[in-house]
Amino acid sequence: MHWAERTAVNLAHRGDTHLIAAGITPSGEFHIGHIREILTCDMIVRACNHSGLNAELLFIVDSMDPLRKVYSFLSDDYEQFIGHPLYRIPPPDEQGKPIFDSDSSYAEHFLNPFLNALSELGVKLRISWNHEEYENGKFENATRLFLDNREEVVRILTDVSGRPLDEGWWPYSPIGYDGSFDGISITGWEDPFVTWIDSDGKIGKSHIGTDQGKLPWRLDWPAKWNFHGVTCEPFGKDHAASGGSYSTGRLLVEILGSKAPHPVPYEWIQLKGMGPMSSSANITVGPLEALEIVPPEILRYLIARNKPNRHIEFDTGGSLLEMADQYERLLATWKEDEMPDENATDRVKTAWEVDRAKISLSQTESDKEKLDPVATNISFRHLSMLAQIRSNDVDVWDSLQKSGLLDKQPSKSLKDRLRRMRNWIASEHFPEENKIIIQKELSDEARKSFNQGDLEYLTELRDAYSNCEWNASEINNKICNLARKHGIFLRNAFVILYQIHLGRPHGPRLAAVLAEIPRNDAIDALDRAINSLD
RNA sequence: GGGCCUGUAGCUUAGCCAGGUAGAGCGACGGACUUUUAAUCCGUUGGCCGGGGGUUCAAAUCCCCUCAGGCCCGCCA
Repeated sequence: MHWAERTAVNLAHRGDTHLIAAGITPSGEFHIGHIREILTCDMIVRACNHSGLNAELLFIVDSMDPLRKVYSFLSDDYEQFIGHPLYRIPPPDEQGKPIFDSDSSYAEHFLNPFLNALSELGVKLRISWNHEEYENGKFENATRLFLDNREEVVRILTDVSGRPLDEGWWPYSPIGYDGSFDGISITGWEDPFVTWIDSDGKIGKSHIGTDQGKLPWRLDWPAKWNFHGVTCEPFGKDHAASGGSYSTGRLLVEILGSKAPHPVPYEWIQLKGMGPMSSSANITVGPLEALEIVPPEILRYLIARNKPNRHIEFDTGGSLLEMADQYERLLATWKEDEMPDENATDRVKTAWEVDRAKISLSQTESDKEKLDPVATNISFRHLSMLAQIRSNDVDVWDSLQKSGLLDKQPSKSLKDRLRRMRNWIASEHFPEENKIIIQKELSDEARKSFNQGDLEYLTELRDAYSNCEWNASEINNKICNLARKHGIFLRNAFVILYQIHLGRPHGPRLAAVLAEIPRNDAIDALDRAINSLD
């Protein structure tokens, strides 16, 4: 059984209606790790609904959280906003300076591109802006209960996390006159107000049913579970450590009279060769960057094929091609109605079911019955070649039509694929070994690939290049016919020509590549080879 | 110190929470095709399931111990 289905089975024991929640603080650029959180939720939601449960994905934007520090991508101007809730801070411009007259907030600035990415990934969700829930008084009851049970809260936090709290600690963080959570000392609790004094000695009070303050993180989380009715929540392994926020949260939520959601701890995504993702450090591949390179269904496949508790090495280089190949092969060879026969072992049957789930969960449209043939006919690898040798999109479509892979106009998803492929090829991530480099000189390696005996062949081919129609099939005819005529194994002829033109012993269909470059460049390359024999 | 995860073929891994003959893909090797080129098709190879012990008629799977690797424990997914 697939991990998402397994989770759905576990949830079925709790009830028929489920709210799967994801909570993310929009403190900076969103990255591929956040994609994992949301897609993990999304796949559980789909598995639930598929098995007859009623599930929904709730994306909680922790917009009430304060800015912790001036991150590396922000200018020093943000010093003044440290400790302020993210929804009240202006967004940064390209230099990282605050745009004071902007219509949107810091939180929205980072969230919006992420939402677009999720939309492309086919994720359907409901958004809850946490600061609005504070404004609307959704936290009032929980806050009251925590304040009334202050000793119990303190006991749980210190016992479970093992960290002592300050003497003057209260389960509440008011916002001061300067708009910041920092530097405030609580002086009392007079329902519905928390009274406090700031560092200048000025006193104030916050109404707990408003956004005049918030619950500290470890209390904020169970409060959200409680009023939203969260039944399942995936979270990073940092929260899963014993003494972490889940282990305190599951006890604290009992004070509120509800039950902790079913936990789904997940491992982090690492960039190949680099450390883990982090919003504050510079080692992020944003979801935008990932989505500008990787087709959405491949990104979904990456998440679907890996159980949450396995860490993922995200590699935007050569293994991306391999993963795409694997996905496409799985799709291409998949026969929905060919279940393993009854005599098959359970393992074989299970493997079949897991594969089916992987394919289904990788689709951007959850209820699609038939898979998009585009995804199965035109391989990622093939497209990587075409995109390199055909600079115009129209020529790519033309080529696909000629080779019978495309019988009508390209679909939007195919156009998107090509766009992403071009981005990838142009990026630093595209693997060197898959680059097609037209040779401007004769390499030593190439020189060794042929000898005096090939002179006539090369010479005649050179003339053929000059005279034939400059298209792929004509060029291919000349290469093959002349090779036969001169008694050269076709295989060898191609090795020689690949060396001369591309500087390596093999590559994509040579004639197609040559047809894309100016005829004279091809002739020049042969001339260099011929001259080297004199 | 506390805790989590992982260890299955050369590589990536499925199967483990419901114990019942170890499944893939890639690679390698062999073959077919021979206007044929990071191609396609067919086949072969390859695993004391990290190690030890226990439970069981039966263990990759459950329990205990152990070794190795990765990670978390202010905030972070």
